[in-house]
Formats: sequence, C-alpha cells, structure tokens
Amino acid sequence: MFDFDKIDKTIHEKGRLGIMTLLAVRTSWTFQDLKTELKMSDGNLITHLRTLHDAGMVAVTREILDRPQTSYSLTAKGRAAFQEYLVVLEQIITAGKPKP
Amino acid sequence: MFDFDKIDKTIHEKGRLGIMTLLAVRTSWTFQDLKTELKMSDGNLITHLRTLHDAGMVAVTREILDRPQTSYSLTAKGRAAFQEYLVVLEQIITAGKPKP
DNA sequence: CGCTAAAACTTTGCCTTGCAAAGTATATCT
DNA sequence: AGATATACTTTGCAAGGCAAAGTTTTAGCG
Repeated sequence: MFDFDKIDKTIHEKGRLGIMTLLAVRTSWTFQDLKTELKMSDGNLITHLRTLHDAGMVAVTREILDRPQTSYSLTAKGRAAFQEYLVVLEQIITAGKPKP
Repeated sequence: MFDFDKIDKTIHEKGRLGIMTLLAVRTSWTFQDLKTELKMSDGNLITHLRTLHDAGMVAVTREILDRPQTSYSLTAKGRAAFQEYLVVLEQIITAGKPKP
C-alpha cells in the first residue's frame, strides 16, 4: 500500500531533512547560514553535512573571501533522492488527510 | 522559515510513521494486519505501538473472537498530532518541488 | 611578525533508540 | 492434554544523535 521502504534514512532524520529542504529551496548555503536557520551546534551540523556528503548528496565548496567560508549545495544525486523522498511524503499526506 | 522543531520525533521515526499513516487511513487495525503490511518483527512492532500508546496517540482494544485479537486505532490526540505533522510535510513538499 | 578572532572542523563521551531473536503467557481447537 | 496462534516481554547488541570542548585554518590589525 505504501512504500515505506523507499524512505531514505539518510534524508529522513530530522536534522538532515532540514538541511536537504533548505538546499532544495536555495541553491547554495554557507555553513553559518545553515547553522543560524537550523539552530544546530557546529558539531551536529558538520556531522550531518558530512553524512550527506559521504552519501553523495551534498557538494562542498571551499572559498576564502572576507573570511574562510564553506558553502553547501545539492548534487544531482541529492536532488533526485530528495524528489524520491518527497513522493513518499505525498503518499502519506494524501492518505493522512481527513476525507469528506 | 520552516518549523522543523514542530516535527514530532515520536511520529517521525520511520516505523511509527508507517503505523500512524495506516491508522489514519483505516480506523482500526489488528496486530497481524499491521505486521503484514509493515513487514515488521513482533518485537519491533509492539515496541513502536507501545511508544505510541504511551504518548497517548494510539488506543488499544483487546478482544477475544476466534482467536485472541488486539486492535489499534488513533486517539483524538493522535489524530491531531498527525495532522500537525502533516503540516510540516506539506511545507517541505512545497519547498522541495522544482519550480518552473 | 605576533596576537586575536572567527570559521570550520574533529574528538570525546554520553545516552537514546532501533532492531532481531528468543522466550513467555494466554487463549482456542482437537 | 497437546498443538498452535496471538500478543506480548526480555535480552543484547549496534548504530546514531547530540553537545561541549578542543584543534586547525585563515584573515585583520598593530
């Protein structure tokens, strides 16, 4: 009936879901902006980012401007995986909404 | 920008999300049906059900028919919590969908 | 050059959680 | 009584999240 198996655990975890959603909205985010938006500790955020990076979903861009500054964005794979994930969410919403 | 804090951890976990979704679709499910549908082990399923029950989201009905048979359904609180959860999912979908 | 400060990590350690496998209890049918 | 199915409980392990503190890298300033 539902493809719960399709739910990617890498994406589904609360913290990383936040990251993925933000990266889907805006193509590039700095570490600082993500941190502010998601209210995560440095260690927590970087760990999630690395998990996503290791999974091939997030690209890292190291730049040195005013200050050292690292940016993060979705890879093609990451974007595709997220879209897949959204499909399941849509199934859930369709199922969960009260019917008339 | 997003209410990620609103994501109820009790519901968000993969296994329990499955249970909640099924209970939202059909008002009552037996242990066996849930087990079959979600392909979970007894121990795993019962633990999640108890977690949801302890959180006041799921009601348990013990009946003895042909065989002993326990059924599960959403409480009002559970239904409300699930609807709240769906709100966040909708935000995520709206955000995540590719724009034209 | 040397100090300070900020960014971006890494490391540590704790604690929760999920999960499967095996065992127990209750009830039915023969 | 014995077999079988349901509905649990217990055990034990392994993975993962998280914060706090420490480390490295880079820039700005005197």
